[in-house]
Amino acid sequence: MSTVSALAYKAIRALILEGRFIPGERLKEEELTDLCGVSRTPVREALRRLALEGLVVLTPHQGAHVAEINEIELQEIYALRAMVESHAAGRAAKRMSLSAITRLKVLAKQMEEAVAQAVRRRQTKLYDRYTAANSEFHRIIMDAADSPRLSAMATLVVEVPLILRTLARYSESELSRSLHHHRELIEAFEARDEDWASSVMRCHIRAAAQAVVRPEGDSGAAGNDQGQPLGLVG
Amino acid sequence: MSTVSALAYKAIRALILEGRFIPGERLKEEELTDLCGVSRTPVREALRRLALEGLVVLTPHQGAHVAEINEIELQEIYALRAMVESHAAGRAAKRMSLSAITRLKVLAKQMEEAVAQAVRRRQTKLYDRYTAANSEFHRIIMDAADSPRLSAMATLVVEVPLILRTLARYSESELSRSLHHHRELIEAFEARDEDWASSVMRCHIRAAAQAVVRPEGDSGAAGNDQGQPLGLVG
DNA sequence: CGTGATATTCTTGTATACAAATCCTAGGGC
DNA sequence: GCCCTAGGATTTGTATACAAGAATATCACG
Repeated sequence: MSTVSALAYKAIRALILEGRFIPGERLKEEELTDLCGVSRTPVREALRRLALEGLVVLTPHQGAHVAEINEIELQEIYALRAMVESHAAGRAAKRMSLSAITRLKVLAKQMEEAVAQAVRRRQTKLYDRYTAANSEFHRIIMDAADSPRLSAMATLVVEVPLILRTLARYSESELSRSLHHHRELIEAFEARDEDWASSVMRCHIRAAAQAVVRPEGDSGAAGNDQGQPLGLVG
Repeated sequence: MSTVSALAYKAIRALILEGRFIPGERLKEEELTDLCGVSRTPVREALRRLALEGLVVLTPHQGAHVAEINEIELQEIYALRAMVESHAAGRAAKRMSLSAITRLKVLAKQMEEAVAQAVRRRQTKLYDRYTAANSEFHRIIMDAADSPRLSAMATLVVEVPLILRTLARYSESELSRSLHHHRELIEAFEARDEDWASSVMRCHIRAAAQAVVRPEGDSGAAGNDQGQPLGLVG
């Protein structure tokens, strides 16, 4: 993609993921033209691409709308994500470089510290630091899988849930489990054990799905946590 | 997509799948403009879409080329296809309508007859009838899975192998097995057994992968077939 | 006052004109 | 004779103008 068109794509995508446009909202080309500072041509290209990635819905002669997803679709998306990412983890186990594994360890530690800090300060919301580290963690694994088509599949199911901007509510025990999953994944990679890595990733995603779909007030898990649940965007 | 743009998409896609453009070949926008009878704008939209679907490769300021895939990528694609289509079969088992199942039976019978006829006439090439029925068979299952995102994933891995126009060489025993898979799938659907349907589909795709990657002259399987291998496009 | 048809307006879809970048070729220098 | 540079030609990228379809508002009629 050329410069301006790619810029428009990133800009519009960011606007949607930041919540500047809510699900179902109409995206008028001229409006985006003003916001991005480019002409309609690259805006249209960007919208077409976002449509194929599932973030927006195009209706002929009726324009673009931010995709809407209900709870059922969200569950379906998480099932697909478990499928895709566990496959990726399996491939990654055989291919991941030692430096990538080292990076995963750094990120795992960062996430652990972010959680520890949040617990210590009795925060109800995790820092973006956690989210950023978590995103990079998953991206490194997908990159290590070294399959452009698998990556393409991943974008179909990784980004769409973000438009909901749901504050997934992890209980302390769930967060702890998630952190353990990260460590176990790294061990599986070091052991070059495809099946192990794949299985852990599947658990990891399925567990996340549980935290995401739970209604706002529910404190979750077995209910034997003593603290308030910690929020986590994504 | 609007009329003209969608037309251009279908036209270019058809040209690639029919082999009018070989893998690696440059696709000049103006040339496609002439072939499709539309202006550059819809041609460009079509190319962008085909790029996201994996049929063409876009390089900024250097235009579009028909995608090239090597044997390793082909194996990877079939692995992904097994993943996606087996998942679809599992979902379909719980959702497929009785009329869809009836249609599958008709198609299975058509394929059986096509093979029987080819064997009887000692043809080395199966009719398009088989290919058409097989495509519809798989499409019905994907539709029954009722997941737009899963369908999107499928297009990423179902169509790309077709650009190679490889004449997959099925031996008679392999064809027989394939036909049995179809029957077994239908039984699994009637039993509403997710896991069974999923497993059969995985076998079905993995077996197909073996037939596709085998070099031209090899007659394949255990070598205990008496006839010439039958060709099958796709 | 409500309903329906029609006209206007707005938005998207398509074509074309212009700008920028790449590729190819020709010419000169080493 | 070969390589490097510079210019032109070709092609892609972007902007804008025009066409067509959809939504809305207005007005007439029941």
